[in-house]
Amino acid sequence: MGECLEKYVQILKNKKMKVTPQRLAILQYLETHKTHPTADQIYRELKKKNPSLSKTTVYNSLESLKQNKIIQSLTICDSEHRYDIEQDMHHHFLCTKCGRIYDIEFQCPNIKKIRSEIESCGHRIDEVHGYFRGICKECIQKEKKINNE
Amino acid sequence: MGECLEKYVQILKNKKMKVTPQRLAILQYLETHKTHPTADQIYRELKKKNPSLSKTTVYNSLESLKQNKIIQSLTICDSEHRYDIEQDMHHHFLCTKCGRIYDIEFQCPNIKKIRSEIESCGHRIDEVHGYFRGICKECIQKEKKINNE
DNA sequence: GTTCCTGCAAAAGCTTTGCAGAAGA
DNA sequence: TCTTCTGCAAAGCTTTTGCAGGAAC
Repeated sequence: MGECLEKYVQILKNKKMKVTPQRLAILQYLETHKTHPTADQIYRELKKKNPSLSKTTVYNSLESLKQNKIIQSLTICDSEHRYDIEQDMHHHFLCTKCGRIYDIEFQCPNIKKIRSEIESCGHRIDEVHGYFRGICKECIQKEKKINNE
Repeated sequence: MGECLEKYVQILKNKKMKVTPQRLAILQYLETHKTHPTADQIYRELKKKNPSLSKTTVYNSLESLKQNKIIQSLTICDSEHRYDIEQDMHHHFLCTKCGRIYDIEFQCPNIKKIRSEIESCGHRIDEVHGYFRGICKECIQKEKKINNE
């Protein structure tokens, strides 16, 4: 746990960001909850241990962590942002029934070709996102059970 | 123009949706403005010709058109939905400077493989989305001009 | 000591809801 | 006539802004 925090202290320092308990708590939360939580979920969870925590701080921190490419935000959902510790590029699957987001480890082998195709138009690519929407295994099974009853 | 409207009259009838002037106006707007407009942009533009138009109607119509797969919404941007006439699957490039969205005609040739990989987990895929973020050609050129002055 | 961050309150922005009246089939 | 849609007003949610005090360096 201590090591884990130390890791994020270093990351923040490297980016010349001030090391605050709130930022460390957010990073630690994202590290241990890879469920792509919303700002509100993070806020409510962390407020339990730090009742004076403000939602503004959560928004501010998420924004500056994102700007510094320590985390990324997903704009898959309709109405709210969801956050993810920045890691190897991967895609996402959103269940439109339960709202859960699954990581898809499979990468498109043609991504380089697509990138160069786009960049040959003169655009500069900073981020590549792929996502799928549908109904997840669990929700399909739940539906089946209800139909069989 | 008349033919164009007739086309959408048929599409709505096929989906057993009522044919209203508001819906036709929205479809015609999307047909002639393939700039992935927001609900607000559509509203303000159509309100010019139909001052009694309500924003609620725009939201309602976009939602039911989407439900019936006549249009699709993009959740690329942070805070607002952008709409697109449903057509051949294609990807998008969002310029994070000017906000413009470009269509990317290039398709991932491995999409079938990725689909079957995900579906083998038991999930059901309804939609496939790919998008890129970066700075578009025009914004890069504008930056260069400013730097040279 | 300076700079940047936190937290509160208020505001803003996009979208949804409830409902009465109007229009489509 | 029956159903569905429209439009208004109000509410709901997520996110942003302004600012004073406080923490990090």
